[in-house]
Amino acid sequence: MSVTIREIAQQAGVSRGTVDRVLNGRSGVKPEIRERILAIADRLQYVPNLAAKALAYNRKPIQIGIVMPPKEISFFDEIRKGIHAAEDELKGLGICLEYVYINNQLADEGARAIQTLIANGASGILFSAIDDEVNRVSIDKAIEQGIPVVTFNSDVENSKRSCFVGQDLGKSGEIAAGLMTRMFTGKAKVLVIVANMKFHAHRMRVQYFKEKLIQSEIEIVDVIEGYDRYDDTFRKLNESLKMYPDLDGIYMATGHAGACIDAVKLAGKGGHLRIVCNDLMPEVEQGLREGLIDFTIMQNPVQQGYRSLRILYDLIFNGKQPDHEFQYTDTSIMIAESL
Amino acid sequence: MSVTIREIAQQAGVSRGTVDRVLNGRSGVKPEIRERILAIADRLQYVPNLAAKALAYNRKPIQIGIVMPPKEISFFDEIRKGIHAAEDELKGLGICLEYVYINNQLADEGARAIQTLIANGASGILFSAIDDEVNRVSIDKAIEQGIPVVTFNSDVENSKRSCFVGQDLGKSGEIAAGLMTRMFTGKAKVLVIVANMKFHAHRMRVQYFKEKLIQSEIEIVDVIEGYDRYDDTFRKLNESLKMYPDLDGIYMATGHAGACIDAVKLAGKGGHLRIVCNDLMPEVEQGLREGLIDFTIMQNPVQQGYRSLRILYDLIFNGKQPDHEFQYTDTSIMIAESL
DNA sequence: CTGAAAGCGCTAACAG
DNA sequence: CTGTTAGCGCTTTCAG
Repeated sequence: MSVTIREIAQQAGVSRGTVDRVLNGRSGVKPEIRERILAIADRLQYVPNLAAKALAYNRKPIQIGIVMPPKEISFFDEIRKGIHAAEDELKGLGICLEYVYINNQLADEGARAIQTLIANGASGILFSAIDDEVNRVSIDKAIEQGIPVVTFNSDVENSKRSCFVGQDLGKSGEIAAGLMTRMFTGKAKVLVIVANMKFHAHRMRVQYFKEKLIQSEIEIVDVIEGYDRYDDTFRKLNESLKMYPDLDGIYMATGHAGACIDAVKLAGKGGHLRIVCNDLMPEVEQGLREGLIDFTIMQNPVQQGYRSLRILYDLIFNGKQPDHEFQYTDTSIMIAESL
Repeated sequence: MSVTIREIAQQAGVSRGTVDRVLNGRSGVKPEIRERILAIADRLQYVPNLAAKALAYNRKPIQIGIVMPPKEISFFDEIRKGIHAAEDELKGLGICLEYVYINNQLADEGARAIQTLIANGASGILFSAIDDEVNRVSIDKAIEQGIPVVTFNSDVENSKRSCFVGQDLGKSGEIAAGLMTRMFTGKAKVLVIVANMKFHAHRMRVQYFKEKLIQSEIEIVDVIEGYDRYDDTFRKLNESLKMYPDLDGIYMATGHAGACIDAVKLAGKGGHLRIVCNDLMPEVEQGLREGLIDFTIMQNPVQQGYRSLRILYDLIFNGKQPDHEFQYTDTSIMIAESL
């Protein structure tokens, strides 16, 4: 049987209430007694009992706020799946979730959501929105009030959030490069497509992709921006395909592949060009099935959702700090046969 | 606030004890009352409170037995890591684990372990040992006594285990084939190495590998068995490399790659031959780093450990049957850049 | 500043 | 066959 609060109380010659106060950092205990209790807890290697704690919290469940893009953004469905999985495991363990859907491109919506959640009594927040000064300030304010924030999928850098759960963008770019080198034995020309080089994620991927290819015989002929708009992407890629008729491969640093696929098909290059992609949106899945896309690099969104909620729970409930500021989810590779 | 056992008792006009009996399938309740309670619970959508249940079980924690190969088999370290991760989350939730290490090639050790565990009062068992009649019988006997068994990593087929958690072997073979087709544009000759075609796992991988390559221009020149012994593998592969000087690639359906790597190096083929491998034993990691191995196909052992314990817990504690008899872990692909 | 006691929802042992 | 009751370990009033 493991050690309880009651044993500590006995050994310290105080009541359980006092021990509770000390162990949970509540004020109002004579420093001398506090020290004594801490020492005993330490010596006995006290570990609070999760079930008991959760049960007691059932009177006033801990509220966790979740700020993320609306349901229409299908990419987040997977993340939500992961959150639900964690929620399922934590059901009846003294928490309740409150979702706030925001337009994650509008900075102040995120900031406002945080404030609302705090006003509603949230004890912790999961946050995914644009990396903007307004959000940074809002997060830091939450932290100062003792409300931990975990960012997921897209980070708000240099904010005081407990940690970020998401993809290792550098690795993602390097893997793309690695895949290219496996497909081409000698010289080759590849094109890179991003949504916008202003996006931190895409910039990072491209940067590491390039760096990794310096020592190789693979030449990057161009980096084009499609702004994740079908028309722009289609038109620009068409031009590029004409401009570089001897192109060997394409790296799509963005997950939106619909227009690319169509352009490649139109040019009659389907199956000839080697294509590496990101994520698993429906178009990408289709592209893999048709043999148009060779590889896609995953950021494991389900894991992102699951881990972020678990981490926040452990933090609030067990006071367990995440072991690293950056919690990277697996960067795995898929091919058609993986589907 | 969610519905409790007490409300059900009130509505049914009985005591909480009776409700508990019914809800937990214990005998000794008049059928008529049982029906009534069940109906009410159903109507109210009763969900038992995990924390309360776990806390009550703290008096007499539920014992879960774990039968697996000894610590010397390093492959299982990863699986154990996953089990520990799950254990960590379930700490204080009313369970205690008991490990039994066995030689998983000796059938009766597994069977005996099951019996010992049951005698010691285990309420559920995680099992990983050779697929043998003795084990099948022993598992089925446990099930008949109401003690659920979950097999992991290597299945005992057609036993009454609740489910198997491990790799989708067919997919693993198909992915290997898919990778080959991505590396070779035209005709190519590849060699397959297994430990033993008597191993179900290796037979399956090879079978699906072959089937997937039928429509391709890739020819499988031979399948050699190395029995996971360094000497045998090294010698046989040496011969093959001489016999097929124009070989293009190798598929190692086994995870033991040390001898293969050495033979390839000796033949001066390092970097020329395209190699696809399984798992991430130290030799494989080294091979990837040196650029000798192109791809390795993972079965996510950590996930295997984690999921099997979680599933068993949910089964025992929440009565939640696994949604499928085969719980496949991700079959992901790694390259050097993934490390 | 500290102690006492009630209660979170469920289980199990003991009466009846 | 069914009701009663004493916990499981922790939090949180309410007194003092």
